[in-house]
Amino acid sequence: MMETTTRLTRKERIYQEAARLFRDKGYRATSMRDLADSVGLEPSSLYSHISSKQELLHKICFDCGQRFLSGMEEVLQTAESPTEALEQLIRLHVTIASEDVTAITVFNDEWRHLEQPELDDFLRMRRGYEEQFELVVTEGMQTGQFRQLEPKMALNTLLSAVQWVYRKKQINGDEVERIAAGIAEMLLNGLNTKS
Amino acid sequence: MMETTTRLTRKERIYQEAARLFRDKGYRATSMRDLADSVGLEPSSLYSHISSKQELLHKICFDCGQRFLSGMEEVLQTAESPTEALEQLIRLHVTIASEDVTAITVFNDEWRHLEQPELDDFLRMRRGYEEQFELVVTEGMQTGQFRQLEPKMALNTLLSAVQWVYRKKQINGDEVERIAAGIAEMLLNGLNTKS
DNA sequence: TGTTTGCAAACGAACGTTCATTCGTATTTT
DNA sequence: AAAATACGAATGAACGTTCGTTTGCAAACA
Repeated sequence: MMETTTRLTRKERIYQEAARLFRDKGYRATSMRDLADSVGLEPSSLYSHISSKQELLHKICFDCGQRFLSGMEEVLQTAESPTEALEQLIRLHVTIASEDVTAITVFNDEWRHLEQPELDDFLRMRRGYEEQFELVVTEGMQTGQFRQLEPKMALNTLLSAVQWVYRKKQINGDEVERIAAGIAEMLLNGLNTKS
Repeated sequence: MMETTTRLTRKERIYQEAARLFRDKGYRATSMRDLADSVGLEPSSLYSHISSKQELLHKICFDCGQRFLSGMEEVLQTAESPTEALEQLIRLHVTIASEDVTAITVFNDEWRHLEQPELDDFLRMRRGYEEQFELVVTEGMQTGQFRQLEPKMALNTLLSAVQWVYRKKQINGDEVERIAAGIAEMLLNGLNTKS
């Protein structure tokens, strides 16, 4: 009966609000007092549920990173060609964005405020993802499905091109396919009419 | 003879170091004490040259925005087709990045820490740029040079795709053409081999 | 009863900025 | 030429505020 709103533990509410604030104002510009206000608690009470501000950022970033990694794994197992893999990877990015724009934006923009040693863990995770992505690109070039451009340049352009979806306020489920297909069309076949 | 190093006024040094710090650590994470250390002054001494931390961010962001706007203007005057205009706009982004990676990164990532009313000025400036960019895209679609995709989607993908060059440490002048041409090739003709 | 949850109060540290003052060097006045 | 004036640059000390976090204790819940 109209139970649309969150049925979340307090702890989950805190993480959710933290992600929203980190996204909207940035990690450094978000104070624990801001967060307390957002969940309706006094600042000190937050520490009954969490251990530090840094922990909040850490969890948000690594949970999101894990989604990318396991999504990548699935794509590599199911895709039967580089073209197909690339389409699925683009769809993966859009899907994750549609499920949680907030977390993915924090993941993208605020990771640099992670402290050591977790920062190194994060960078290692990210590098791993990008290397797997690059393998898809280079394999496509070797098999002749992809034009032989500079792999690093192509990789960077691909990864970069997809990121605008994170800035959108919301993507509902129906839109995922349309947007993913549109981006894939542009990156695979280009803006030019066939020459 | 061998005068390669900076011949800058103190004020210019401050702006330069501020941009570097804002890029590396973020605006909020950069303290005036950090900045003072970087230029070899006491924190209070900074205020003999500048009026506030916010002013530093403001100048960096708006100077950079102005470069995009005047670059756009020149492109629109000289380009003779949407394809040519798009190629030149991509080259514009790479060129600006090659001239000052630091400022452009601050422009891209730190503008949201601008305070009102300058924040609104900034957003207006940005919207203006994007609208002109969109006109190039839609004109290309109307004249049949560009495939008829969703204009907003195409615009966002184009603007997004180009942004990875800002993350590069340095781009020297020779590379500009190669990188701009590579990105343009990918966005105009796609990754796929011709079908 | 014991454990979780919440709060008021307070902590030291860091923040951006202001202030009165000093130092060195030009410029002007004698 | 010497003395008086003006000024930009730099300083240390301190301002009030905000920061993330800790502590001790009460209330609620198991």
